[in-house]
Amino acid sequence: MPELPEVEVVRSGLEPAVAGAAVVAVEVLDPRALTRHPGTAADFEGRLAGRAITAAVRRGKFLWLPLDDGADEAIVGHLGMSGQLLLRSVDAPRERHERIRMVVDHPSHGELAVVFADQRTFGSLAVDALVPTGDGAAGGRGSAAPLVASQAAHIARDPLDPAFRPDAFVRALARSRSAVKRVLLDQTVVSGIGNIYADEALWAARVHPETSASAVSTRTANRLLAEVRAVLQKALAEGGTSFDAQYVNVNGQAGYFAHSLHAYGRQGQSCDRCGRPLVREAFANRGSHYCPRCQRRQ
DNA sequence: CTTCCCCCCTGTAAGC
DNA sequence: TGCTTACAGGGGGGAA
Repeated sequence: MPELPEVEVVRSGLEPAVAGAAVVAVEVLDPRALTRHPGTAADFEGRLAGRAITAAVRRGKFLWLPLDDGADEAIVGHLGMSGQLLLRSVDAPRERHERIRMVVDHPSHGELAVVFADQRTFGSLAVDALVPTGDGAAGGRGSAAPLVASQAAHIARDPLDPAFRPDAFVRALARSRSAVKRVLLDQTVVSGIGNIYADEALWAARVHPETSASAVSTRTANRLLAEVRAVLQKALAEGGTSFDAQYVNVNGQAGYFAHSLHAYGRQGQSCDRCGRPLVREAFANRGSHYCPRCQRRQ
């Protein structure tokens, strides 16, 4: 469920607490939270002890915390479906689905616990190498360094990244033989979009999710991209979308964007534009929510 | 190469 | 009432 706006809320909340802080203790409570870490839990703990964090960086739905000792390494994280990164006092009780706890010492804030909790365990943390970006631009939001966590290097930049290439997005649509919604969800074409914001952007742009990507005109593709940016920015300003207790910011608080949804989860309710009932259709092991009147299949 | 399906997992809710 | 089943979905691996 966390998509770009939710992960950015987490990144910006983490940044002031961890940038400049040193890792003083790491506790892995569930090794399933390290599925993307190449070593053991003990290896993860050992690699982090005593190291300083310099920033909190995000590209798409990936987050990483660069480590400051010239080794070009970072703690890389993905929240998956239900991952949370929470800031707690060091004596705070365990979270319900706590998987990893890192205690950091910040020069002005003192000691804080960074807790990774994850109900469905699709998320994970890892110690990862930082590699140069292909285009020389900053790796993501939160750092000017032209470095990206290797586990996030294969995904495209996200639509809020100043180095994002709209022309490449438009070309990828034209080349694809898939449905337009599939391309929106393809993180190697454009990152940060999940099922919620794909449906919202398609509704706003009046594009049917099953429209063949190659049938989308350049003009429509640019309108769709503009709607993607608009919905991501609005959701970010409202603190993200929360349907259940799974998405929260670093203080455990829910966002408000669920009140602003026009399509996602609104099957059976009337379209905010034309009044006709919205529908939900099976789509790639998920669901698509759209207005059959406003979003005609091309 | 591109595209597609299925699996990983847990809590909630619907169905019998 | 209580059990079983379906569903939600990000990403990756492997099959077609």
